[in-house]
Amino acid sequence: MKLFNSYTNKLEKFTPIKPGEVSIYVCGPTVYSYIHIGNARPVIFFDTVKKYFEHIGYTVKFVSNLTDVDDKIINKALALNTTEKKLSEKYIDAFLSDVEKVQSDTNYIKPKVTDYIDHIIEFIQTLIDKDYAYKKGGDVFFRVDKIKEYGYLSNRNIDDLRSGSRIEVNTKKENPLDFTLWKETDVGIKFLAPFGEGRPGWHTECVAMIDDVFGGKIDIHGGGSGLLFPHHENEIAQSLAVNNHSIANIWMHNGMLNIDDAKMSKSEGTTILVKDLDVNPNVFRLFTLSTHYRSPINYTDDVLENYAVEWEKTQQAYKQLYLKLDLLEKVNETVTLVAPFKGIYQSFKDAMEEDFNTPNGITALQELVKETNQLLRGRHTVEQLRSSLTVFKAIFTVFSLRPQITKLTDKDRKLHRDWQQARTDKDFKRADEIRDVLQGKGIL
RNA sequence: GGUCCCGUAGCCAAGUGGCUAAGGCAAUGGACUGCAACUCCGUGAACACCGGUUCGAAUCCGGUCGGGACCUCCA
Repeated sequence: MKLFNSYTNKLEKFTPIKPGEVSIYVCGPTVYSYIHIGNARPVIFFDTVKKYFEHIGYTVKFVSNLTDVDDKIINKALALNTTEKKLSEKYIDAFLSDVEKVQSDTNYIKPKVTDYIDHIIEFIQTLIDKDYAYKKGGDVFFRVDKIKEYGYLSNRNIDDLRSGSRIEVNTKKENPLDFTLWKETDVGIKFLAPFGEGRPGWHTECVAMIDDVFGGKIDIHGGGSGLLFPHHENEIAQSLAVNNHSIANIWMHNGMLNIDDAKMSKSEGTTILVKDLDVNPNVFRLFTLSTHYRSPINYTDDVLENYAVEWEKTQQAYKQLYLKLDLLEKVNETVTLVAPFKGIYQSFKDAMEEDFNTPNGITALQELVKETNQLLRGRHTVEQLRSSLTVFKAIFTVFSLRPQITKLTDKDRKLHRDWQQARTDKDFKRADEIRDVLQGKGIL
């Protein structure tokens, strides 16, 4: 398998640290509000990564954090006269229900900042002890100058950053690029640390969590390309300081999602929340996977309509295939894949192993639909039908697509025979009546 | 101002130096069909523009035009 590594900007052969296992960490949401469909892109993409690795036999340890301590949470809790805990719990529930809505797994490891305060404090203390961090009043900052590699991930040099910076100069900092590890505070939730009462900055949590949950360097660190700088750059700086490694062998970043060719904007009212999304989840997933994960993707009604048609067609073929086998009571037979389905399955895997080229994976699915329809129209063997079904199931599992099918009872099988008989007898009135029943049950 | 990305048919989208540039949707012409729905076969249509490197460029380099992102704790 080849993966594009954002750290080296190269396509690299993937070799897991432990054979047969993959460790993945993806930056999760700050739970102060509902997520929008742009946030859903990394959710769906990395869920697909996980499912593909599992499909080809790996054990995947998948971790994604929940940031439940943050200025936005504190400010909103104050404004609504509630507690940070209540607020974040509400949006954690909302987040997980949105993740489920887009048919992604929620059974992964979800560390929260509030459960990691001790680790974070310990981590910051180590940075101070090693002189990579310094105190100014009750605040603690990271000393960026000490890291020679700073800027390597995001391809920037420190001089450019400094001259082009629009950051308002924080006079407490030795260097404008230094970032906050701990912030002294007198409002909202706060914690007691040896260096003062306050709350942690955002950039330390992921490093501390990865350290604790995985206990060392991991295979893949993922997130949106918006996190490349400064968040991931800062994570690496801290990890180099404390652990002398850059956290992950492979860094993967997904591109942004636009709506009608423009970035989603709260002020323009163009944001679409996942909870408000009125699109079949299968269609939304197909859409999301229809563009390579590193490219930007554009959400428009026309494009979604396109994938709605695509999904209907796919589901239709699968349904016909399933029905045919179910009528023969051969749904559960296992079979060795025959042509052309063996080749289609191979194309699918080849696409996925080439830096998760899901658009080409979808092309394999389209080919499967076409071959299956041809098969159903003409002469075919159970072996061929079974092969098709097996490949369908594999692709559906990896892409997490869930077609609606109705499994037949013996009664249904009889009803279907009666329908065919009535048609043979040209008793169209009766045939149509039975057809209505079968359609009502979702069988046809 | 600094850094970077992108521009393939009406739409979506692969391909990143070498056969006649995948695939899908839409369009159009056939076929199948008791009626529906579904489906199958065929057809046309594309590398933003200009220059360069090369035996050979959608692919590499330079420029022009157009779109976008980051430099603000926005995936």
